[in-house]
Parts: sequence; structure tokens; C-alpha cells
Amino acid sequence: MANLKQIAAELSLSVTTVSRALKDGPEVQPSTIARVKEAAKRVGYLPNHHGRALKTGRTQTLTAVLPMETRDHLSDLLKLPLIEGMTLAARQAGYSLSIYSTTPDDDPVESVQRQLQARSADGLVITRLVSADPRVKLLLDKRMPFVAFGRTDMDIAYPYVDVDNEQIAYEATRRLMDKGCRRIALQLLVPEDQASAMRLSGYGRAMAEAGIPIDPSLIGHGMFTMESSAGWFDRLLASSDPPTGLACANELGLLGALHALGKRGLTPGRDVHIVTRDSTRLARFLPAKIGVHSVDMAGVGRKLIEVLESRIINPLGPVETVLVQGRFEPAE
Amino acid sequence: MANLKQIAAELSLSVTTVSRALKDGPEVQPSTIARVKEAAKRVGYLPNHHGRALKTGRTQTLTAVLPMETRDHLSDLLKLPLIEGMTLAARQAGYSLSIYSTTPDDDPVESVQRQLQARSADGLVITRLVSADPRVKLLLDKRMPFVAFGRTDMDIAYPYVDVDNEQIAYEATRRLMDKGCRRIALQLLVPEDQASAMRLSGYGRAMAEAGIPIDPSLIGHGMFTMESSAGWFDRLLASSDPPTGLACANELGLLGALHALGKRGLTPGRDVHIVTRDSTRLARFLPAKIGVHSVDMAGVGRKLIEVLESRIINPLGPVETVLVQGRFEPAE
DNA sequence: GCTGACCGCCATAACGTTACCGAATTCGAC
DNA sequence: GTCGAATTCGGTAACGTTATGGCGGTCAGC
Repeated sequence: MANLKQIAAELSLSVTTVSRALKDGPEVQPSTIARVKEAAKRVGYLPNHHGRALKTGRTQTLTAVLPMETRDHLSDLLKLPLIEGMTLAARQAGYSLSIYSTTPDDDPVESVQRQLQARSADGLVITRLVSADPRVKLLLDKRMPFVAFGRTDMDIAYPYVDVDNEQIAYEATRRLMDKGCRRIALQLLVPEDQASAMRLSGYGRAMAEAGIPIDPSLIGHGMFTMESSAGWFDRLLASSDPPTGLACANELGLLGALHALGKRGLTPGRDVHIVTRDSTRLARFLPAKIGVHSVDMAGVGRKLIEVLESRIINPLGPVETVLVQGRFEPAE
Repeated sequence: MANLKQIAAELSLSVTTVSRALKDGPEVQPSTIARVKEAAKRVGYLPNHHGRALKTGRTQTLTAVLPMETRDHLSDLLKLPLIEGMTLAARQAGYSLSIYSTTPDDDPVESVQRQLQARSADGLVITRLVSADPRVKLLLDKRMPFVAFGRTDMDIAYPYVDVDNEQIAYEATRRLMDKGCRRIALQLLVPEDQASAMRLSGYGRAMAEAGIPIDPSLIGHGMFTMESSAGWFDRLLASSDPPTGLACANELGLLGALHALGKRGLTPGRDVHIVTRDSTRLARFLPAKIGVHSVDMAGVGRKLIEVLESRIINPLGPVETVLVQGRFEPAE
């Protein structure tokens, strides 16, 4: 409703001067700036987002592309603190955050293409990277500021924030070994997923150090729902040589595994040792002996926005990369 | 990059004609429409969001104001399917969804004021309504299309989607009674919260029907974290006349309660009967006997967007209100 | 053959903002 | 007293889109 023209008319100034005064332009007399700001406050002026965006080409919005693992909205719970961390940080930096959820039916590359063409965001957050993720090259080519949550194994420099999945998986495996486990099961998401690859790598490193050969049948893929985790772990428990330790992919994987254990009357921490990621602090509240490590996902969200923002401000600056460590609960 | 002017120049048409052709304007020859559309596809034309918004006053974005219960990102988990349901429905309707997270420090009314002044959204989703919510009147006055997730007890017509908390709490309480419980504890969020008020009402109705007087000491407020729930329930269990049944506020409340039970070596389903809401399907996977009922939060999200959309299209149309029922797991 | 209706298209203006250039005034310096 | 520089402001144009009035041409009706 209130716009520059109205303020200008009221103060007998030009629109240009009002615009400049509101951003403390050096070409405007201090007394005029004060008058303009007072009037702007009085009429409740807020700059029109679209007028500004049209003129400057910058939109003051960021878009996060977040994949849903399944069609029926059973997503990894750590997304919630991630979203909340991102929106708060974005707001603080003067941006608004748009969420673009994609289903497994959506092509990830096409989703990014859409965002590129619509150019309605100043920057993009992409997640769930795969080993040779074509989106990275695409966004770099098109010079669209972005930050990745996750890494690729490509030999290109690009800004990312990632969790040190390799180290986390290594430590998780070591913890299970400390409990005496030698047959250790590992939950992963999709094999192409870089985070899963890193976790497998950390798992492999710990196993190699201990001189334990890796049994592929103990490694489960597609563990993003409680159902798949429960079914998979149930089959493992029924095998002739069941695992004595388990490293879960996330809270959902944990709950599925607990379900399978409960069905068989087994007790976690006694019959099978379990370590899980727990960014929602859910696992540590369960009345069961479970080793937990957590990653501050809200912090990751904030960091993502920070990196993205500095990328937007200075697209040619140094490429920031952040590697976030997990925090393990002290072993009892 | 590609805009109407380029297409017009390429086809030796006017910008006006191209614009009309792309929306199948009746004033344009069918053959011209075909030519324009072909060219648009070829150059990868997508309408500039801000140019259109500036001209038409409509932005094609919706904003959902979502409060975080605590400062440290431990929010009610049902928000995740809610967000996913909303973004998908919004995308399908041609809108993008912006998330505006608020902390407990933010004033809810001021948050809405901000959105109003910035007028960068065509519609608003507000949540966590209180009994006499000033936001409803404010938005109605300013003629900003909105939909509420939750209700007030004000005597004004406004569009909302709500969960039938009264009925759910009634049924939950009845279930606990069927198990033989008479001392039934109830978890609520903030007392001003309308959802909590409804749950208290349904609880009261069931108790009255059974002729059981209500013991205020069994009703806990502020149960949005696992910690608060655990502490509260632990104190209840330590009392001289501990509860034998518990109706949890949500998954977090449940986990807190389970924690308190576990600490004392008590077993849910035997020592204390528990019923909980479970929109993430988390509770039913726990290896514990817990009665669960769920609300399809993704469906609620979709419904919210549907109602909001029809509100935007026809602001003077009938006020849609939707009451979503919970679904109880069959009692064993 | 003239009128009027209609079809298909164009030119212009406007949404609110900012970038750019230019103009008016003041002031100090010589 | 003249000149140039600095200060302070205004006018114009442009971002990409759509709404509006209008304009030439065709065609049916009388």
C-alpha cells in the first residue's frame, strides 16, 4: 500500500531521493534522511519485494530442495531441525526461505533446472548428493550461487557443508567393537548416496583395523523407513550367524531395528549392541541401552545459509567448505 | 534470460501478442499460439515471477508461519509431514511455499504484521491458535487470505483446518478406561493453546461419563519436550497415588514418559497404560504396548493449501472449515 | 457499395523500484 | 569576481509483465 511515491509526495521530494534516503545514501542530507525515515515509519512503509527484485535482479529468497525419501511422508526426522535452522538463519540475513520438496518420482536434475529457469531464488541449497552429481556442474556452469549439504567425489571446487560420515561411521563401528562385537551390521540409504558411501568407508576402515573381514550380507541398503529397517534386521536375526552389533542409519532405522528385536524378545545392549545417529535426541530418551551420537542439524542449517549467503555476496570468492563432526555420548 | 521480448522479436510479433498467446488468449490466432508456444519451449522460456507479481499484484507464493516450541529446535515431529504435505500441494497448485519459523521469543502477532506489510505472499497459513487469537481478526480486517491450522473460540467465521482434538482426547481416555484405568494423566501443551483446551474438554467429557472426578495434579502443561515430559511423569510416578493411565500430547511426550517409566523399571501396557498421538508412526514401532492414534498430517497440510487456494481465488466465497478425525489403531 | 461487427494484432502505459546522468546551489580558492 | 568542485537533489529510463484502447483488415447484411 505505502510506496515510495506516496512518501515522496508527502514530503515534496522526488522518489529517487526517498529511495536513497532509506538506504542512507551519501548523496542525501542527514536532515532529509531523518525526515524520510520518520515518514516511512509513520506510514508503515516496507519496500515492495517484487519491484526491487525486478530492478535489481536479486530476490532475497533462498530455496532449499529437500527430497522426501518415500512417497508417504516418512522422511528422515533430522530434516525438521535442519529446516528450522535454515529458516531462522535466512531470516536473520534478510532472506526468506522457500522449501521445495521433491518426491522419489521427481528427477533431481530437473528440479534444479526448474529453479534455474524460474530464477526466483538468489541461491539454492541442494541436498542428498550422489557420487557424481550432475547438479553441481550444472549450477556452476549457470553461475547460480548454491551450497550443497553433502559432497560428491568429483574433482571440482564447490561450496558445501557436510557431516563427516566417514569418521562417524568409523567411531560407531569402533564403539561396537569395544563392546565385543565382531559381526557388525550396517544400515545405509541408497548406494549411490555419497553419505552412505562415506559411512561404508568408515565402517570398512574400522573393520580393517580390527582385522575383521567384511560380510556383505550384513550391509543393508534402502533403510529410510522403519518398515524396511525392521524387515531387513528381522531377516538378519533369523540367519544362521546373526549380527551382534548394529550401526543404524538414523532414528527411523533404529526404531525399525528395535521393533525387530522386540518381536524376538531380544534386548538391545545385551543381545545386540546398537549405535545410532540421533539428531532429534530421540534415541537417548528410549528406555534401552543404545549408543548415540548426534550432529547439530540446526547448526548445519545455519551454516548452510551462511555459506550460501557469502557465496551470493561474493560469487568469485574462495569456495567455503565445512565439515561437521558428530558428537558421541560418553560410553558408560 | 529468455523473456517475452526476445520471443516477440524472433517471431516478429508484439510482446502483447506473445503474452496472450502463452495463456491461450482468445484474441490470438490458433496458428500464432502454436508458433509462440513452440518458440517459448525452444528457448526455455519461463515467466519472470517478479515482473508478473509487480503487474498483477499476485506473487504465487504462500507463507506458513510455524512456531518452534523451544529455542533449541526440538519441535513437534508432526511438523515434518505437515511441511511436506503443504509444499507438495502448493507446488501442484502453482505456488511456492515459504516457511517462516518463529521462536518462542517472537511475538506471533508481530510475525503476522510483518507478513502483511511485506505483502510478499498471496496467502498465509497460521498455526497454533490460542483461544482469542488476535491474528484472525487482524487478517480478516486487512483482507489477507489465510487459513488457520487450529481454531479459536471466537464467534467469527474464518477458514480453518483442524484436528478434532476433543473427540481424540475423549476416545483416548475411553481406551484407557477400558483397560481399567481410573487415575488417568493427561499431557497438554500451553494452557492458552486451543488444541490443548479441546483435549482437556474431551478428557473431561470421558471422565464425567465414567463418574470419575478430575484430579488437577494429573494434568501436565508445557509438555513439548521429552525432558519436561520425563520430569513431570517421574514426579507423578513418585507420588503417593500414581496414575495408571497416560494420554500423551505427542511422540515427544511419549518418549519422555517412557524414559521415566524405564528409569523406575516399570513396563508400559502392564504397570501403566499409555495412549499417544502418533503422526510419524513412530510410537507403533516401539517395542512396547502403547495405544496409538494418528492424524494424517500430510493430508492436513494438503487440505490447508486447498482451502487457502480457494480463499485466494474467491475471497468472498463461503468460508471453508475442515475437521479432521484421528484414526485409532484397533485395540488388541 | 456502404455500414457495422468482428478478428487479429499492436502500441502504450503502468506496477515499484533503482541506476544513471544531469541540474541547481553553495562554497572555497585564486 | 570568476571558476571549479562538492553537495544535494530531480528526471528519466529500465527491469518483465499485463491491461487497455485502438487500428487496420475482412466479411456479412442491407
